[in-house]
Amino acid sequence: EPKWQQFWEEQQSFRAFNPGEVVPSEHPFAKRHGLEGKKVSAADLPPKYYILDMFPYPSGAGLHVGHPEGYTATDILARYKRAAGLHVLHPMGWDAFGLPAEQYAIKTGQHPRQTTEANIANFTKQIKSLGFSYDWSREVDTTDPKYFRWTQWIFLKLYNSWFNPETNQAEPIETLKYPAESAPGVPPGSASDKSSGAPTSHAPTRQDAGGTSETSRRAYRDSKRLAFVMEAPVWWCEQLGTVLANEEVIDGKSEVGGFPVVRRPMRQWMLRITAYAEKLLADLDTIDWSDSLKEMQRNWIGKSEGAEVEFQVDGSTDKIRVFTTRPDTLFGATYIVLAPEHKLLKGNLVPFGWPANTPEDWKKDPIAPHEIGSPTDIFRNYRLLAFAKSDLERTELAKEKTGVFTGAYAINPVNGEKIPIWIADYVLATYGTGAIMAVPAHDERDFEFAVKYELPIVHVVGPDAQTTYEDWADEDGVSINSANSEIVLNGLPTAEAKAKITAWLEAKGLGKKTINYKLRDWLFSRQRYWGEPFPIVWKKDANGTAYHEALPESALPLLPPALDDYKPTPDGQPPLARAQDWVNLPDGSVRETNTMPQWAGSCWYYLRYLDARRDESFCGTLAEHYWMGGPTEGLLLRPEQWAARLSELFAYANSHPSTGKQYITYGVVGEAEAARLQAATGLDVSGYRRFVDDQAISHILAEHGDARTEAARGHFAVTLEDLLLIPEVVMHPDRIVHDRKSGMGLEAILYEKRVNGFICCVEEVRGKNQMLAIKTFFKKKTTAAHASDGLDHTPETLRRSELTKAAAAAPVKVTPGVDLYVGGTEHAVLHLLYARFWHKVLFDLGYVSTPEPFFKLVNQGLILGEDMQKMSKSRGNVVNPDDILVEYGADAFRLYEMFMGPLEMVKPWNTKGVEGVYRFLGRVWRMYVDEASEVEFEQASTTAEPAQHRELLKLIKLHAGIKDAEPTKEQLKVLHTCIKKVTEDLDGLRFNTAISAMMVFSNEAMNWATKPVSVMREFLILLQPFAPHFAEELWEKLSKAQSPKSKVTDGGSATLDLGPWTLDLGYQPWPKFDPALLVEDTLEIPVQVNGKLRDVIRVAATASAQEIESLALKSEKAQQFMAGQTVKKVIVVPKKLVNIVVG
RNA sequence: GCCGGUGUGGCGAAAUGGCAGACGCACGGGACUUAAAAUCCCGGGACUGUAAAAAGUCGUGCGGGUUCGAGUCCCGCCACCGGCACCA
Repeated sequence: EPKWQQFWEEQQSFRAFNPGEVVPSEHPFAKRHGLEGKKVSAADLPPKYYILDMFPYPSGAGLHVGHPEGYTATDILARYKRAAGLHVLHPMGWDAFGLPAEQYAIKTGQHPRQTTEANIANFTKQIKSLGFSYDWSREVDTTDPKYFRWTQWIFLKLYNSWFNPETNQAEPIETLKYPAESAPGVPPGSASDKSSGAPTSHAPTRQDAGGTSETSRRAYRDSKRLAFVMEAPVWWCEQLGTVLANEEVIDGKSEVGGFPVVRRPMRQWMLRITAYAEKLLADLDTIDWSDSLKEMQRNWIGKSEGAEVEFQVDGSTDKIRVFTTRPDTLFGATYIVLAPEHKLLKGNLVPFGWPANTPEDWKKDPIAPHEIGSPTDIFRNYRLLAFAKSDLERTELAKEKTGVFTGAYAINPVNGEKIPIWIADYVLATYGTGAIMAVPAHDERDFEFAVKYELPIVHVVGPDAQTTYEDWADEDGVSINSANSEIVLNGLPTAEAKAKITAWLEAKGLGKKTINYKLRDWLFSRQRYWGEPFPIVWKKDANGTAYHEALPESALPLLPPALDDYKPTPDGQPPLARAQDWVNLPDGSVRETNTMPQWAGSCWYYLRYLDARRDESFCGTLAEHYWMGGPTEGLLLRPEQWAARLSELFAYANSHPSTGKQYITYGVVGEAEAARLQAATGLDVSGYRRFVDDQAISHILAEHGDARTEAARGHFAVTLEDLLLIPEVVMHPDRIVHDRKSGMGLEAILYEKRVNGFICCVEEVRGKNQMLAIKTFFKKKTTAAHASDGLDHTPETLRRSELTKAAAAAPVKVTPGVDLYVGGTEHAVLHLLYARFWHKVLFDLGYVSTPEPFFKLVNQGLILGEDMQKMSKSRGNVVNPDDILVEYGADAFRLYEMFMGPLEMVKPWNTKGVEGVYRFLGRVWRMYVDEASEVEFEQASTTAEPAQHRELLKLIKLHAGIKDAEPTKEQLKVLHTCIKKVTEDLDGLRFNTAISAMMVFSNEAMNWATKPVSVMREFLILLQPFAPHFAEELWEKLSKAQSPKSKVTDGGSATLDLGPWTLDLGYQPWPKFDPALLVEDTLEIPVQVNGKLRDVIRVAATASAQEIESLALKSEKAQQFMAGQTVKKVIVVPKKLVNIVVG
């Protein structure tokens, strides 16, 4: 194994090449694809295959058997795809920021970098000993300043962007429009703005109008950034000395270490992931992930649709807004519940006598926990107790709901009834509006509360209006008891009742349709040392108000300061605050001392791999387009060249042979929508033809297209001329959808530009490299996967048959994003959600060309201990990969990890099982090598130094049975059965059954007296992805012994092709199976009587159904069971089975 | 409680609606060996039956259903694993 590992490393066998690189002449990839010494463009390179492992945290404990499971799976596929002719990117790196190294530093004073480097060295050694075909030239380390420089750079992009709801995407902060009352001030980043960074020398006065304006503009701007500062209750972990994200808190304890956490208000950096909630949810439909994983993300995002309803507080001007998913039950709302933290409770809402009678100390009421005051004030005490509770106590442990009446009442807007306002800690301040309308008849929680406090329960939903409805939360019912003088819901099914009442509320100004998400903004700062420092400084304006400012990109990387002591400071400040020289800048500004969480580096590492050594940018555009599957010509479509592209498209359209008009359009739009379109875009649609549908509704009809199908898609017809009138169109598109098929399966590229809430689309339909059709239309929203129908709209000169031909010749479809990502399920909602979020921001800002990073994702199952328990030190059942390697070698280890069972399953480790695959390798070995020569080797190697073993391997000779002979039909059948099974199983990630197919082959081939070279050669190509060292060694022996130079072919029965032998095994073309070789002459056909197996007959493969039937009916065994009964029916399944039905 | 997944020999597991248990582990028997290890060959779902066979019956978590035929599809349950959990 070391021999081949060294060989691969020296040859750089598994290097992948970026567009623009020169492929060395001697490299096997160059030889395989004819690229010797060539400076390659993206078009020269074969299609890409990007296969990615979740990079590990290099812990001090070293590799465990779970790591190699995923790595082996990806490596097998990487080697398979390489052999299949794809250009494989298979990288590895280190997610090396993190708490353990820092904790160790606190204990010992050793710099975390030292610990990290030592651990990385150990991990590297371990991983390399497994023979994975990684391209190590692209190794990344998140703690390397050359890496985290770009992590900080991406943070600056987030900081300098806002989410524009109009365009539904992130945009540079410069496009932000300020509210009218904010007078135009000094633009940010201008010369005068910089001078404000030195307030001591040139302090503006309070009366300075520009300064005041800029202050408010800054406040507004800062409130819109994707990275922003918020003072909010956060999870504080005393033991870890840091705050934690929601995702890092499990059951009221820290995910790391299991320490208790408490809620505490602090000033923190947040990332506005909530702006992307809808996209993160909707785009799950465009990617190939397991249902369970998608479901976990959906649950985490937690979308729910409902309505906000406003309740007037009785005798007050205050209003309480509640969120409900069941507005149809509004007539059944009998009380209101506010969360203890609700903002109305901060001063003017007091029990027993609203709104007067406000105690002075209550006005100053802080949210923060403090000493519990006088026990006479039940209301106040309840709130204080709630604040003091951890969420664990407030949720899981609190089986029984508690609450107190405020003394105040609200008016139910549908029936004018006075309903009591309570506070209770079962209502969360952080969701919806922090207030609910309680409908105890139809909500289990409200019911429980109402029973306890004897609040009224009114039924408003039932199976029908007569039946008393006992079940609380059924949505299949119809409304009852729900009517006032203006609106009647009675008799309506829930869905209709919801729609009706919502419309009524909206019309009355009492409420509106609302969507809520459980997803919260991402708490992004940590009080740690071993993380990326924020490229942010704090300054003070003339009024002494602190504000933050980004460092320029040229200041990156911002390195953390050197420290002697890594503990947080005693006053709860991050450890960076100790470095006074670092923190305090000469101009009086102060550095941000928080660091980024570990997730930051892992949010984009898959992009850095694409161009890992680049210093000019986080990733080169060419590399990004090639490896992430953006359009090959995508570079042309960057802003400056989009206009040229458009004119090319228009020129094509202008020469349209059938219409002679300046457009090819299709689609239909209703009059109302047309008016909206016209208003939104300024298009004149009055000249469009009209179309009246069978419901007498008028539509505008374009030249082509089927009215119903286009309307269903929400397409709007528009001419190219019109398109040109819209200035945004001439700018570059903000979305290029490459992964599309036209109706004939042709490649289609869709350019989308969001314009005033509509999406303007230009679509090219391409066959091979030729444009076949161009379409333009508007859509209302981004539907990720809708089919385009090219046929009806293509020039008449292109006949269906030509399209079909072109489709067959169309280039291989390139997967958008990472082709396959394998890793543990523990990252289902953390890393995978964060990375998607960052990727989408980068996509919106034009830095990446796909909307999703990971196209296909597979979770490997956990490997349990032999005792079916999770492996842990305390159980003493941890299997150390190093031990297995010493005993059985990397190849057997790899094989066993894959042979255990399906990749995604949880499975127990069984060291005995390793022996099984080890024996399999032994049988294959003895199939290829001469036993006597191996004895010779063994004897020689017992006396030799281990370093000499490599040389001694040459003593081992090829097995005498391996001859350059013509394979028999039977041998070819065995081989091709194996090729078929292994190929299909690899495509389906069924590694276990692929291995069993190879075992079947070896069990057969072992007994062959003559083993034809051609057969044995192909088998090694199949084996190579699984057991690469072993296969290489045998391949070397086979090629040396059998190469034309050393071998005289006997009788010229088989000629060896010199070419393939000169290639490395890893680049040998993957064998293709020949179905003709698998055809049997005769078949065994089971004969069933009434579905039970009674006999097996042998028939010619060509036998007709009638022949098989008559043979089956003659079967003696079958006849025994048919005796005395009549044959009712005979079912003949060709080549499979006969079933005789009697009775 | 909600969502997702999984239930098949002693064990890990295979089976486009068509011979259930491929492949492997463990086990038993045999060959080779002075012996062991290694290797090679043979045998293993349960039950009834037989000297041994033959032969039969029952078998994919449980109960129904569809079908000529169900591990596979449908309905209703149960158990285990994972995730979420007072999200209105």
